[in-house]
Amino acid sequence: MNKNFVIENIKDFHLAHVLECGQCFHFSRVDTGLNEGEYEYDIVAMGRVLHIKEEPDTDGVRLILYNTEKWEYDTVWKDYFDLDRDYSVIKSEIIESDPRLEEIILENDGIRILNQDFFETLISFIISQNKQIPQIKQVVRNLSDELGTKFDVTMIDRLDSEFDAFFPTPEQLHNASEEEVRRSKCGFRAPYIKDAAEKVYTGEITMEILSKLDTDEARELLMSIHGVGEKVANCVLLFGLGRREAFPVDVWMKRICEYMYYDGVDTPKYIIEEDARKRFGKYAGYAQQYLFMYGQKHKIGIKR
DNA sequence: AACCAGGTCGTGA
DNA sequence: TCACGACATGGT
Repeated sequence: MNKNFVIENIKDFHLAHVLECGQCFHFSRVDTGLNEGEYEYDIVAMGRVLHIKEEPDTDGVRLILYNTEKWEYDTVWKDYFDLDRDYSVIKSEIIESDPRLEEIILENDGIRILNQDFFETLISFIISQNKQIPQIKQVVRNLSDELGTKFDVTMIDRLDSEFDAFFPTPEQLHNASEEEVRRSKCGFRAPYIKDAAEKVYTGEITMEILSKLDTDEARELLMSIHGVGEKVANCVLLFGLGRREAFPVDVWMKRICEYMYYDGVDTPKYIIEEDARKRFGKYAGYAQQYLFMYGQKHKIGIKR
């Protein structure tokens, strides 16, 4: 009765890099009973629960989407994982802009920029400020457990999944008090989350409105939310609105770019962003993600 | 025990 | 404009 959907020989895809490069937070790794070269995760996204496994294939990788029908893959997961896009073109364009990225891309190959839900992306990156990735994941999970809709048992493929609720909708966050939001351990971000939820719930800021604006106008509108600055707005543009030219500059990107492009000299974030967008053009967002993962892995420019 | 974390806000020069 | 401390919470 449980039907799995299998895709074979996918190129430029590695599940661990896709999920663990800091673009999404509502997932967990399954690490029991795996053979060499296999990766398995539970993902809560797009109002669904996905149990997924990657295995080596003859040419690329094979993905097994457990308990998934073809229509569900066609209408949801294919776009979510950005599988219609040819990353060989993207990679060679980035390498042409800066040959030093070749080694970095090779080391972090298989990254895809996910096409995530706009509202979840917005709230998740508001949470992300001044927090480490494991803590962001914890708050996202707390918010979902406390305020989101519980899964129907028929939606869950594995009984021992650590999740049991979807990310809250704008309406659910609108209905929650600031105190209730605060129980998720989001701390001083609670009023920020409330303001974002309110603006989306009332229709002042929606994906439909944002998608009609150019990237700079959309960023301005996003920044009218209390608690959304340049960086969070750029993450929402890149991960939640498909604006691949966005180049979020956080402490990591600042360190990496200063190291690579400014001879280690302290440089304002807006200069770094401006130069990167000139250098990488419409591929800036992808370049940013390879660089971010590289910087995290090697702790580029970190003291201590 | 201080100090830091995929930042942003409010304040004072 | 620009520097700087405050802001919850949890981990070294």
